[in-house]
Amino acid sequence: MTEPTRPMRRQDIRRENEKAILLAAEKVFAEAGFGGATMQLIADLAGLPKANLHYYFATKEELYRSVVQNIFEIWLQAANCFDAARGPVDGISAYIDAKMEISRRHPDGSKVWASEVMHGAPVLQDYMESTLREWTDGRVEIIRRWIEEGKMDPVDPRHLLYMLWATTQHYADFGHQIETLNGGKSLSDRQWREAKENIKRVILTGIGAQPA
Amino acid sequence: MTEPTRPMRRQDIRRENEKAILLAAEKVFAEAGFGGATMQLIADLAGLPKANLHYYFATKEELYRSVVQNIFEIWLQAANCFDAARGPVDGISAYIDAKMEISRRHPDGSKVWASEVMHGAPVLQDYMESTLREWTDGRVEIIRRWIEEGKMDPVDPRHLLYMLWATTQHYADFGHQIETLNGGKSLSDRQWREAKENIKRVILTGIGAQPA
DNA sequence: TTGCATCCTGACCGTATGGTCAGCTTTCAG
DNA sequence: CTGAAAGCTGACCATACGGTCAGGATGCAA
Repeated sequence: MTEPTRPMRRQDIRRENEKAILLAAEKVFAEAGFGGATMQLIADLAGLPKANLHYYFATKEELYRSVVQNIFEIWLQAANCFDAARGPVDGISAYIDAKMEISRRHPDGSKVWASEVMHGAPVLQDYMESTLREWTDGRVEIIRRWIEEGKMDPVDPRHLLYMLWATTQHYADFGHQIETLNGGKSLSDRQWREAKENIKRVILTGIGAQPA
Repeated sequence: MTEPTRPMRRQDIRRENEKAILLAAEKVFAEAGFGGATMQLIADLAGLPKANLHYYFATKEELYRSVVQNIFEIWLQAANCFDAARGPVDGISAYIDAKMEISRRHPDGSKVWASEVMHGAPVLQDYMESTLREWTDGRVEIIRRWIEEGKMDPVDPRHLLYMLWATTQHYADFGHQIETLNGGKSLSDRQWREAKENIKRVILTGIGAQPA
């Protein structure tokens, strides 16, 4: 019995319900897109009556915004790997690992994020123009320094970042395609490890940063 | 006056209207997703009354299916580059060029395709299990042969393909993000060329196929 | 225990959307 | 020239969806 007794404190109720709604919403938005998602479906998945959703989130847009913001946080968090590193091998390896872990553990989030961007970022445009831009500029600077210090070949930092994003997120966003091509089965632990290793090897070798 | 005289032949009318509808649909589906797209919007963009859409395409699903199939054709066509090539440098270079050209000229199509796959390929599942699988297996075999012949390092062919798809399609699917990070301007000719060169260089070097 | 704020929800509403259809116009084969 | 087939469309319909609300249930501070 993991189910605790009924009486919950107010705080807990709020927290748990919001969490359940956000989780359900993430999944439904990922599977159906914003337009295809319905509050009823999200409510059912969260195990709550629809009207209760509107108690916590006034509108569909507000709920969506919360979901997308959550994802953006996670996305940015993976960034820290970069800063701690002393060179491209450490930094990029760690970043690839982190992003692949997100693709594996948070595929729905990744899809919602992809969808949001594909549709022109109607909700997150301001974040992209501020936070994301700053983050990117910072990393570009780091990569530039690595190049100057001769730690890697002179590759355009921006295109390198795009490549890292694309390659890692692909395993979440196009997970269904990958599964289909994998005989309908999701990737095993081993296959995920191989994926990571392949990406790291090709990119690190490709930018001339591999020690060997 | 490029506008020809009114009287059109039946055949032309049909062809032109279908083309206009398909084009409008591709754009609207790309911008709003299947659920968010409305027949009215597509009709307006195509310059036709809504009822006329239903004359050519019975349902929204049927229209969507046509759009997605069109895209899939283009997607597969880029494949030919692979077969003609005698080695990874030629083959992969040409494939990257072709796919980048698609990303640039057909971003809406790419987005619809991405959306379709992200949502679990409800319409194209059968194609993925037949045509796409066969195509992929064929290319995997080619890459394997290149490896055996010592023309490139032993990289997992599947993960290499995913990397090619991801990297090239990213420029269409996440074009809005890239534009935003590019100061709100779309990439110039020069930037597209640099993108291609960067990708080719990193990947070809990464798999040990660069002549130099 | 009491009073109040928070939490919950079935029933309801207005609107937007996919789809239909009767009847019109236009093309064209014979 | 004529009739039938193809093309076209305004008006209409049923439904599904986002959102509202009145009023009941519940936790909790005092």
